[in-house]
Parts: sequence; C-alpha cells; structure tokens
Amino acid sequence: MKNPSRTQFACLSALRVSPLSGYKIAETCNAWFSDFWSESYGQIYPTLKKLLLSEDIEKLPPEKGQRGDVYKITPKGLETLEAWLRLPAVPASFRDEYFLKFFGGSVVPVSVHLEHLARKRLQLDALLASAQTALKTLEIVPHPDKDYWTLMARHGEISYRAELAWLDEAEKLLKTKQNQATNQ
Amino acid sequence: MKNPSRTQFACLSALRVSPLSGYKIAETCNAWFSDFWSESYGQIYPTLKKLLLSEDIEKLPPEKGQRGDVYKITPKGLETLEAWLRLPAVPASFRDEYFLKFFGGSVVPVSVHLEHLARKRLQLDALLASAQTALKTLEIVPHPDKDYWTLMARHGEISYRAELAWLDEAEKLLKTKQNQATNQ
DNA sequence: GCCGTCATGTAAAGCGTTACATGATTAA
DNA sequence: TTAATCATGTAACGCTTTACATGACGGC
Repeated sequence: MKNPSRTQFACLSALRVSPLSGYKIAETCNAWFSDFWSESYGQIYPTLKKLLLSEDIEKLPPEKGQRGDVYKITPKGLETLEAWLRLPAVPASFRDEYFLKFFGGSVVPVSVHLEHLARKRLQLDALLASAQTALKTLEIVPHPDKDYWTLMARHGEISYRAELAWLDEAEKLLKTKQNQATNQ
Repeated sequence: MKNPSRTQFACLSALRVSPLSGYKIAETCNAWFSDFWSESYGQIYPTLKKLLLSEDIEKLPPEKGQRGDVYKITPKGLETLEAWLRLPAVPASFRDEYFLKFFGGSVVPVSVHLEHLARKRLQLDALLASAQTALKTLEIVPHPDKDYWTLMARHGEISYRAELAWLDEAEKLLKTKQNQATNQ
C-alpha cells in the first residue's frame, strides 16, 4: 500500500479504550483527538466494515436499550494496533493556509493581516481552554494510560501558549507597521 | 467548488516574489514554505496550465541559456491572489500520526514511546536550526515583506522551541515510568 | 561519455470530505 | 409532536501522492 489509510488505526485506538458505535468513534476522534486528528463518517463506516472482515474488531450482541451497532476490539485487532504503534510515525505534512496568507505580505493592507491574527487568537483561546479543561478532567481519571493522555493535553497547552506568544509579537510588529504607514 | 485546491494560491504566492519555472516553484514551496506547506510536481504542472488559461500567469519569452518555461504573475493573477488573501483562513486540520501513537499508551512498552520521542527530537532540532538559519538570512535581505517573512520564521523558532520543551517534559516522565516498571 | 540536476508531464490509485438520504429514539 | 440527537450509509467529486517516463543541459 502506498498511502495506507490511518483511519483504521484511529478507530482501533478509540475502541481500545472501550467499545463504541461508529457514531461515537467519530465523536471521540473529533473531541479527544481534535488537536491532532479528525475523521468523517464517510470514512469511518467503510473502515469498520473492513476491520470486521479482517477480524480486528467484532460486533457486540445488542443489549436492551442500545442504539445502533457497538464494536469491540479483538485480540487480533490489538496486535494490529500494537504493530502500527511500534512503527516510526510518518511526519505530519502541515498545510496551514494561514501562513500561506501571511507570506502574501504587502499584497494586502496590514489591517487584513491583523484581522487574520485576531481570528487566530480567538481560535487559540478556545483551544487552550479546552486543553486546560482536559487537564483538569484527567486529574480525577483513573486509567493506566493517564500519564500519556495528560502529556497529550500538556502538549496542547504548551504549544497553544507558544502560538499565543507569537501572536503577541506579530500583532505588536504589525501595529507599529500600520502606524508608520498612517503617519507618513 | 467544494474543496478548492490551494495549490494555485501557493503557486501565485511564489510567483509573486519572482518569475519561476514549475520545478523551481516546487523547490520554493518545499524549502521556503516547508514549515506549513508542501506541493508535489503532479499537482503543480496541471495547476500552471489552468492558471495560464485563466491568464493569472503568463509564460515569459525564453531567454538564452534558460531551461524550461518560466512563468510570471499577471496583474489579474495578483488580483486573484489578493482576493484570496483577504478571505479568512480555513483552519488547518492536523493529522499528526505521532500523537495518535502516543494515545496508544501502554499497548506498547514505554521504550517504544521513548524511541518515538527521540526521533521527534532529531526532527525538531533540524527544523529549529533551519528556522534560525532563515532568521539570519532574512537579516540582510532587503524586501518590503521582510517583516512578514521574519515573523514566519519566528513562528517556527517559537513553536519548535515549545515542542522541544514539551519533549523534555515527556521524556522525563516516561523515563520515571520506565524506572518504576524496572524496579518492581 | 556519464552522472547529477533541472525540467515537464501523465496515469493510477487511493484518500477524504461533503452532501445527501434515511430512520430510530428521546427529551421538551 | 416536534426537534434534537444518535445512528448508518452511499455517491460524487476532487484532491494529492506516487510512480513512471522522458529528456535537456552542464560539469567532471
């Protein structure tokens, strides 16, 4: 395979913690993993079918009051996940539109960039807040992997703070630039 | 359009600074923009054809000793770029395999995670070094957009430093974890 | 003459989002 | 009963990478 889809590993990662429906897997990815991963329904359901065929997951017998299908990871699935976890991570190739726009520099007025920065700040504030909420929540969660998950949340906290520090610097410089332009 | 390709804007952004061949555009994207953007040849050449048709770029008359085709942005192309620059940036959706693996926690031994961290450190060291080289280079570059480009490099420096700080924290905690396991 | 770089291009394959369709259950 | 949520699924579309093919030019 050239670009093996990693959706299967995202699914297995979520199911490793507890059995879930396809819907809940998507929810988990887009909440727990939101800082570094996303999945769409159009990707998850076909993947679950494949994982069923390969016996990496199994469908649990429906319990009363249960909606939809609930999947559980199998011992084989855990092995599949483990094997992948051992492989070196393929470095993420960012494509952050934001900086491409920044590179445009004087093609647009400084004010346009300042607006972009302001939007970015709102997003970062929200992301930082959710990382901090996650840290608080994790304090009272008993789980063998608590340390890993806490470190993940810490990563969010640290990098969002760094981004915000950069934002301060960028805004300051651009505002100076704007004033110079006005005073000329 | 649903997912309008941003390759065209990457091309226009590069050509805005100076006329380039398709090959050089790819080089520029994967060097200058490497922190936040990537393009492949299979994407660039078809895009250049489209941009020619829409008259956003034009082919320069071949000069002696020139290899291949060299493209230049047109006034219309500059307008196209400007219009896009004014639009709010679509937030980047990361898919960083690295953290998905980290989430796997105790599925693999601590040593596996420490190896992942060590690899990540090497990558970050290299990225930080290149950001710092860029900053030095920019010091002596006279260009109206120098400030923007410097801020971009500063973003790299700041965020890579933050990542490295997190790495220190993560390594420390995981090593403690490893020792505890050994001493039991 | 040969290799490395510069250069252009296409085809295949697969990834992934979006939009759409559908329906059950539950809470207001 | 009406809306929101939970739930499953598919089809279209286009993006993107990868691999491959080809060839010119320059330096050794």
